[in-house]
Order: sequence, then structure tokens, then C-alpha cells
Amino acid sequence: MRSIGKRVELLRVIAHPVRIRILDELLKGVKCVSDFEEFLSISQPNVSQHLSLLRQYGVVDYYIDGRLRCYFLRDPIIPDILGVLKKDYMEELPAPACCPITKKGTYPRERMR
Amino acid sequence: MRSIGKRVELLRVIAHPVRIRILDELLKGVKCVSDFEEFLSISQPNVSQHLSLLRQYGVVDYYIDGRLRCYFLRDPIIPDILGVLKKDYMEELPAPACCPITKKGTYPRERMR
DNA sequence: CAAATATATGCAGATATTATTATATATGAA
DNA sequence: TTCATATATAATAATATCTGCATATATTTG
Repeated sequence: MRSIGKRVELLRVIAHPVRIRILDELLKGVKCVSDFEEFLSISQPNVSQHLSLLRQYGVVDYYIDGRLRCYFLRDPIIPDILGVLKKDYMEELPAPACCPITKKGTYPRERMR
Repeated sequence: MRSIGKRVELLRVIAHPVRIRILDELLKGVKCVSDFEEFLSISQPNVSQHLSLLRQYGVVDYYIDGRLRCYFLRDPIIPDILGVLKKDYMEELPAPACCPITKKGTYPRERMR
């Protein structure tokens, strides 16, 4: 079971505009490097670097097919993260009545900003 | 409705070990700055800086109560993200049969790594 | 008002990320 | 074998991020 620290690290790895687009594209199926190169209009080395990072963290893996590398999703957290990321939220969280149950919080009061 | 770019930005803001712990703590209820200072054992200015960033992105907000700032969660995506982050995944995603439905992918084949 | 408390802000230095360029490797084709 | 294609890696330079420290602001207390 992955530690919470590792999970945050993973989140950091995912939290990049290019890498999110890569992952979102992989959600639809297998893709090779030059597919991304075209789709994202960034350089091939740059695509490879992002994929390398994602591989390093076990987020993706690939099959070799001739001179192609066919990348696919491997970490099951990815579809869930992408799902949350696309979800629409209509309302903010309900604000607490106000105010503190904080440790220091036993001040005069009646202020609320 | 938030753009996908903004959501990834938000993800980047969240993806930090200290900020995740702050958010996870706020999930349980209102907390003031010095509560975090103690809980996280980091300096007060550092706590304030992280909170400032979270405020800037609308992730948290606060009430003023005397000299306390009582922080609370505001962005509804946070509990969902934290939920996914804590979830346990037993298996990797099923690997595709292999191989490409990639644009370039019509090579001789039968390789698979 | 002065002192103490709670928090915020600005800046400097260290460190980490990112894209770019050049180069290397492996495969398939001629 | 030689050439072209697909991808990876290395080195670099530009940029962003993070922490720590000093200081500022606001509020309450005496």
C-alpha cells in the first residue's frame, strides 16, 4: 500500500498540463510517442521526457512494436483523478457556522470578518 | 465552469506535502494558523505562505475571530481529491491486448517487448 | 498608549522543473 | 551495409518554487 507521501508525489507528477493531456489521451487507448508529438504539438524529446517521468512513477507502461513504443495506462488512480478533474461542481462547500474549535480559539468573539 | 487548464493549476497547488496535510486537517473542521504551526511543526510564516497560496486559488477561506484567522475549506473538489488519494487500489489497470491503434502503428508486428 | 499575540508579507538564496538542442540507439527498408 | 524512422538520453539554459528570515499589520490586554 502506497504511503501518503508517495501519493502526493504522484499527484505532483500528474499535475502538469502536458502530462494531463497525455493521460487523458491514454484513457481512450494505446498511443505511441509520435501520436503525442502531433496531438500536443510539442517536440519529440519533450514528449519522451514527460513519458519517461510517467514511466518512472509507474503511471504508464508500454509495449514495443517494431520501432514504436505503444504506451498505455497502468496506475488505476489515474482514471479516478481525471474523473474528479472533469467533474462539475456547482456550489462551494458550506461555510462553517463560525467560528473556532481551534486550540487557541476562545477569544471574545462576534466578528466574523 | 472552470477550464481544464485552471483545474490542472489547482492540482499543482494542491500537490504539495504540507498543503495536502493542511487540507486533510481542514476536512475535519476549522483550524487557525497556530494550530497548523504546531501540527505541522513548521514556522508560522511558512504556514501563512501556504495558506496564502491556497486562498489565492479559492481553495480555502477564513473568518476573522479576534486575532485568529479561522480557516475552512471552500472548494468542493478538495474532499473528492483527498478521497481518491486515500483510496486503496489493489490491481493495476488491465494491459491492452497489444498493440497499436496508433496512427503510425501498422508495422510488421508480433513483438510485445 | 505600550506591550504582547496572531498572522501576513517581502525578499534572498537554494533547489527543482521545464523546454531546447544535440546526440545516441534500435529497428526496418533498400 | 547504408539510410531513414521512432524514440530515448544528456547537457544546458531559462524559469519557477520553496524555505527562512526579517519585518509589517492588526487586535487585544493592561
